[in-house]
Amino acid sequence: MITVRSEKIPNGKSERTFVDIARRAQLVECAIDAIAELGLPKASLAEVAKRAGVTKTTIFYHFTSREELIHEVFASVLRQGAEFMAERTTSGQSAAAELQTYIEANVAYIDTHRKQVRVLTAIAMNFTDADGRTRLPHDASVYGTSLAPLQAILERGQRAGEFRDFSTRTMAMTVRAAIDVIGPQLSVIPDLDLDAYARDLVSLFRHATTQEARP
Amino acid sequence: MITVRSEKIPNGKSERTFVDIARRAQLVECAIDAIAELGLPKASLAEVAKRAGVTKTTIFYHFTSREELIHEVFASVLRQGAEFMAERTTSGQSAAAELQTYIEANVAYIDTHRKQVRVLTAIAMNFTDADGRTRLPHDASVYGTSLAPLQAILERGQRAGEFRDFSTRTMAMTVRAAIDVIGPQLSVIPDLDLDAYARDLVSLFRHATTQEARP
Amino acid sequence: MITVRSEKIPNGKSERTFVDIARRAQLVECAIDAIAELGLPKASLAEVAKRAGVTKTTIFYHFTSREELIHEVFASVLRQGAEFMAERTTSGQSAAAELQTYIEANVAYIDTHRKQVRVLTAIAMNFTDADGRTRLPHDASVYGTSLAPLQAILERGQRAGEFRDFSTRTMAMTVRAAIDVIGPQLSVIPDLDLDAYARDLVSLFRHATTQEARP
Amino acid sequence: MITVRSEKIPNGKSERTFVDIARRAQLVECAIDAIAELGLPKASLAEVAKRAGVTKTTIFYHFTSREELIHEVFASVLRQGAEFMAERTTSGQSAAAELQTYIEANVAYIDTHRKQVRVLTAIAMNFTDADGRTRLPHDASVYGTSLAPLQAILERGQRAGEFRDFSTRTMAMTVRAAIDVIGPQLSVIPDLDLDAYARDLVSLFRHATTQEARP
DNA sequence: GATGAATGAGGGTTCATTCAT
DNA sequence: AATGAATGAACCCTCATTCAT
Repeated sequence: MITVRSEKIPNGKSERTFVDIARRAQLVECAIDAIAELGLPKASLAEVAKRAGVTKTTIFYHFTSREELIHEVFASVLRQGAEFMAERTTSGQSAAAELQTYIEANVAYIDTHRKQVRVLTAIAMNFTDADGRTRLPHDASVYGTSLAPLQAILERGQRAGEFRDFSTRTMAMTVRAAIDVIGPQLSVIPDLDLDAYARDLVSLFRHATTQEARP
Repeated sequence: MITVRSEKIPNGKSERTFVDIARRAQLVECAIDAIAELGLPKASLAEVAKRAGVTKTTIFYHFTSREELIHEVFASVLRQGAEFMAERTTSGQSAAAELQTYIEANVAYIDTHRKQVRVLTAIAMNFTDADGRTRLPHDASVYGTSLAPLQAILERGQRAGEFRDFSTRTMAMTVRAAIDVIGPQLSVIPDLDLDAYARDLVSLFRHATTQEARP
Repeated sequence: MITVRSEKIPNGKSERTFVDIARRAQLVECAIDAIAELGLPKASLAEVAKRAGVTKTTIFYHFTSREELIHEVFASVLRQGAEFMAERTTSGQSAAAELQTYIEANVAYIDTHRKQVRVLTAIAMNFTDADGRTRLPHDASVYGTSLAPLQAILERGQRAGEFRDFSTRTMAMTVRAAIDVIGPQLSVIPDLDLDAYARDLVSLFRHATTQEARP
Repeated sequence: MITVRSEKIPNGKSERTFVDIARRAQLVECAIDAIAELGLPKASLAEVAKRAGVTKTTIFYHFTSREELIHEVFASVLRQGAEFMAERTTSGQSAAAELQTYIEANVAYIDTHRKQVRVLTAIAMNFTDADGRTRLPHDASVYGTSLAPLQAILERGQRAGEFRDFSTRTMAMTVRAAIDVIGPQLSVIPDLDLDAYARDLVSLFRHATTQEARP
């Protein structure tokens, strides 16, 4: 639906130039700032252009439309997020340990990427139509991490006998919700201690997932 | 900043007439529909007016600005939500039972007031500025029920020895998050069984709050 | 396809006001001037608005889009043209006399309505797509007078024995072409004597239509 | 006003290279297609460039402006048209025969060069200003054949006694008009039989030009 | 109590054009 | 001989808002 570039490409090799790539990146970065600060609707092309020290038209040289720019913003943030996560995801642990890692890594991400989180939710919200269906090409679940990997951890824990019996979907949703709520809550409680919060969550979900009766 | 227009009420009478009140209510209702269906940014005054079968200017007779209308929408939905909650909140129970009631009532509200939930989040999102601080007069926490009452339940449970030791704030945030996430998740999983979800949550938080070791 | 008015009309009676009608007429008139002078593509809304001493937005209050304005321009000119013709069309004459009247009336119209003729052709041209098919709601043939009435005259003349045998369609096309060519030719020959031209045409087509051999 | 860029030709050589000439021709050809399909206003440089598999800027290497390109398009089509005509113009005939040839050749041209005809009229229309005066360097009369040669035939016929007495200018205009109208009419009547039309015209103008009374 | 008419600011987008490479 | 990158002007159109009635 969104074709990447309508002009140029006279010869077959439509590789992007260094400068082009740099500009695109810069524009995406400025768009991220604008969206984070003003919200998606007020992040006009004029605003983005101003921040980039560039004319509105220049944006159209690098992106076919505002929508393409925003899609790129979304994809870009998602990409960065995935990298961040990949780095701190360890394997070969117990499910419980893995769940702990998951929670800690995610909270850490939010702590250090508040701008990105704002952007993600802003875009996800505004690209949803009447019946709630998303018009975004990517999984709208924040940080690109849908519930699937989390649910996988939980299921493995259940199979291994580490975890008690519960709905893995509900548990996964709750874990993610407890993480994602940080963004909005930071507005209300600016001095929220995220390290403590992470510790609390780990403990909370250890109790929630494990067998209660122990000899 | 937002004056509730006392000066504009005509011919000296300081009270609003019946018609006036009715029209305001109708306009608010139409605005709710528009926002729920189209999102806040696309819910223009033209759109609201059309739905109300009224001219754009008429809105300005009843509200001083678009912003006031939206504030009223927000307050109105909050008011309704509070009523709903008040009706199904019982007292004189154990903390555990009260927590269960809280969860069930809240999920039920979301289940039966999806439109309102959409409106609330839509407004909350778009009325947040750069540093996340809300520009809304009311507590943005959905349904007007901030964390306070929930936290009160949890503390009572701890004092009564029903609940184990944990951060009541973190627990309260997680409970609310697990509830509030339903709205967004309904977009992704439209056939989500909310009764089951409520049951799962009750169980989940019973495990999370109570002592694990039992004789 | 083009709905007339999207806003207002809260109550059923969507009658236009006096002022509204007047403004619409004025705007149409200014549009006619602009198109005649600058051609359709350069007759921007800004240009029309300037001529009307009004803001661009005002045009949108009276017309839903530029396209609607132009359609109205087209229709308006056509209407005026039809009136003009109706006034000088006599009946109960011989076919030959009627043909003469037709030619004279048409040439007179062009002579006195050069602006309108320019507008008509300008719009007709630019609202034609690749395969030549018109996207206009009305018959694009100038002055709304398609070939039909002309052809009717010619057929009557043939049936009455006044005219010789010929293709009425070709003859009709030629008559109209000889008339319509005046517009373009006026550019090349500004001092073209239209009275003389009309007389010449009448003579030309008398020879072309009537039997050549006479006793 | 429009200099044919002698100064911009690089490295001193005053002649255009082969490649240069070829590209110009190609660009003109693509412009012709674009104008024929989309009309002059929508035949943007971007569009032409795309069709030529070239960048917009390349066009500016070969032409100083869009206007120059279009002038060249116009001239080119005219040139081709003149060649076509030159080939089928015979001499040493009676004026009547020559008129017949003229009509037949012109109709044949239109029949086989509809694209070109579209382009010619499209350009002629849009390059005309307020008072109708053309801003084109060449005679706007289609196919470069102004009325002059046609009028010459008619005058010769009158001098030779073949033709009756009539205004040669009016007659010439009518002949051309009847020919030129084919283009527009083809839009309305796509299955117009041009051979028949040519035959009809020949007959029509034989009657119109010759003495009516014969022994 | 409500409307009709108008507006200024700003939205995204396309255009022909330029300049350095 | 051609392109990549950028631009200013203009495009149509929508917005919330005002003022007289």
